[in-house]
Amino acid sequence: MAIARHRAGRERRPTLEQVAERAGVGRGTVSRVINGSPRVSDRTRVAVEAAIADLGYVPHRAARALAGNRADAVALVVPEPETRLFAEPYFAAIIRGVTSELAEADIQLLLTLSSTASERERFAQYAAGNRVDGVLLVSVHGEDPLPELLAENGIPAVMNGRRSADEAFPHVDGDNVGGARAAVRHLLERGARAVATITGSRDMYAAQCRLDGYYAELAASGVDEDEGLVAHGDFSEEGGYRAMYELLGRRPRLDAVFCASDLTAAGARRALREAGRSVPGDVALVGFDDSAIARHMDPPLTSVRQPTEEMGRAMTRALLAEIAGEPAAAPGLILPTELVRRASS
Amino acid sequence: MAIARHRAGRERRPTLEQVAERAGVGRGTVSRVINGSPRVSDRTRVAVEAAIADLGYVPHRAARALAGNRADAVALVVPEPETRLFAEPYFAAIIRGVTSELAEADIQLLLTLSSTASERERFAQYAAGNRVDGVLLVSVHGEDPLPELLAENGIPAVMNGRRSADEAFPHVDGDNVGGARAAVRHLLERGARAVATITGSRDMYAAQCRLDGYYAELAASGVDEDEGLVAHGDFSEEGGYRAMYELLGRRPRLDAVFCASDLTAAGARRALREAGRSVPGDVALVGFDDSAIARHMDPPLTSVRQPTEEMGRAMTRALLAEIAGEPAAAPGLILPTELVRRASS
DNA sequence: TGCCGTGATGGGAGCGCTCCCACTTCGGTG
DNA sequence: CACCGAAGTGGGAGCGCTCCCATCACGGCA
Repeated sequence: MAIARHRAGRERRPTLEQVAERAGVGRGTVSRVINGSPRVSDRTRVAVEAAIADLGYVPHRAARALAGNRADAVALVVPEPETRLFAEPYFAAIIRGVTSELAEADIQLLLTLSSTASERERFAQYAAGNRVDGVLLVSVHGEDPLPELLAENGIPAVMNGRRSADEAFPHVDGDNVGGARAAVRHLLERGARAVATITGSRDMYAAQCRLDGYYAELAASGVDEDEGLVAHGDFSEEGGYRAMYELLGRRPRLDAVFCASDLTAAGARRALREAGRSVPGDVALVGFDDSAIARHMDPPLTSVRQPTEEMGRAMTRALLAEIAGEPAAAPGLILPTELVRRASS
Repeated sequence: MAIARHRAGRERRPTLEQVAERAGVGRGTVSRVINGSPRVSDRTRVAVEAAIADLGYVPHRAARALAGNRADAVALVVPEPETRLFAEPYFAAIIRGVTSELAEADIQLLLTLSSTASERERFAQYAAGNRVDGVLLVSVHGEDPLPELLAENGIPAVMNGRRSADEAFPHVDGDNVGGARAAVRHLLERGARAVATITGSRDMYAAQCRLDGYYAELAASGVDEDEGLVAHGDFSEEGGYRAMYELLGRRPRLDAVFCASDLTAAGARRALREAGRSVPGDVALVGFDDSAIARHMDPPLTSVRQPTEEMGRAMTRALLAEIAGEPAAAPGLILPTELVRRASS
């Protein structure tokens, strides 16, 4: 199971017992000081803290975990096929939010990539084996059994995004509908007459929300729906490319496109260039996610940004609260999005 | 220090003792089976494995760590200012390599972002506190005290990249010189007469190597050096943009540019467009890193790719070997790079 | 003056594992 | 047929903490 290993000759760290001896107190008292118990006199506390500093004492995490029946660690689970996630500023920001919030609570972050369903099941086992106090899930797809597996095992967990409108699992999500509405409103305000959209994968709720937002804003602005202006993509560049041609064929006079992702927009942009349409002259383009691609497209792409770092923080706070046994106020939290205007629109 | 927490009413997992009882053997024997000791008879082994499966037993990590004086975990340290790293496929691939190699050894990966110097010092303390068996370092800058801090504390560590030609700290790096040479050779073979280069940050060894490779290939091809064809950037887009104008001013007739990073190339490309030079018609362009930007530039950028996933694996293997106390063969390992040809050259 | 509550403290009893020593078998040897 | 070593096994002794109960000192109160 584990590999055989010899210990490197690392010097032994001081133990709580040694701190106690040095401070002239008992083990219990030192433990109380370390854990911030109020049942310690100020004089004693000061003495103990001095001893800790003198010895350079650092609590032994494993011993703590074993005695306290906790792990002081949470896992971040990334579906393997989604390692492209790493290539997203979105994800980087989530991690930044998560780590900063965890650092305050002195809790470690475990990174886990799980590809197959069986691997995810194995992970649930792991999690149950007291290895982690809670789990953060990103990029969960509709059929993923992991959330329910974790719930069954009573393991606190929070996920990023939702699988449906009535997601019961604790989650933190960006306001996809609001972001899409802002994007479409922006295009209309710029004077667009025929705003098309290229959707994301239909089995993903975020894609549905972005499409809903598109329809909602058109309705609010009194623009008639035209199914010919809606083409289906899959969040990929290739999908965006194909969908753009489809749209161009059906509605040659379209003058704006709201894309469900930046990658989709990149594909659409390529198709537009091939078709001899300029951006934003002939067709205005807006993406979603505000990824690295958006800034480096030609012209730079207007895109919808989610408050990702804050989402990471919020997820973590929610998870820590759940771990602490605090009753969840609401199953989920939706944070507002922001339109980042660039030259493409 | 840590936050107060109440346990969620999670059911207790079976212990090694219970497995032993069920299999009708002693604790020691079960432990031997779990750890793959050869000193167990086949019959016993089978019985124990059956009991483990029946009970759904999973070893308790903290108990193991405490008793075995190890952590079964390694940390990946990312300098905070470098969270842009996450936005690189480079980094994603490193992580993939690291996790796959660690999974085999059943070792966990801790992700740590450390920004300030004091935080890094604190991390060294942490690491020393038996929290991790080893450390993986990415994106280490020249003045970073962490490697030496870890070495002093006897903590096994491996870093990605080098700080100088005679890096003594264990490391795994890509062949920057070779990659640069391949890029320049490619440009020359395409018929370029005046190959310019935009360098990376001068304080980074990788930038130096790429420049060295540029010179080396020119020399090998019998082309005279021309300092006017070398402009200094800093790996950023803005730097590439400025450097490109500088080059254009000095050597208007240049017909190819080797850029020290894709981002640099993106900046150069923007400058070229403004200056009315076509790519690759007037000027051929090559980048380095093969990041997402490269694929999405217009035209797509030829770039040098490093075997990043393999680098992650290699780092991990080296670290595990060091942890196991195996004497390191060489301080470092350099892996070959590959030129990915696209339309920009 | 005696009694009791309260705040502060010490330390025993584990947490679930690994390490290692002692013990039992058993087949081969002299 | 006694003897010996190797192979296989059981279980005691921790690892460094937390939890919690017992103890103690000290006032205030009757």
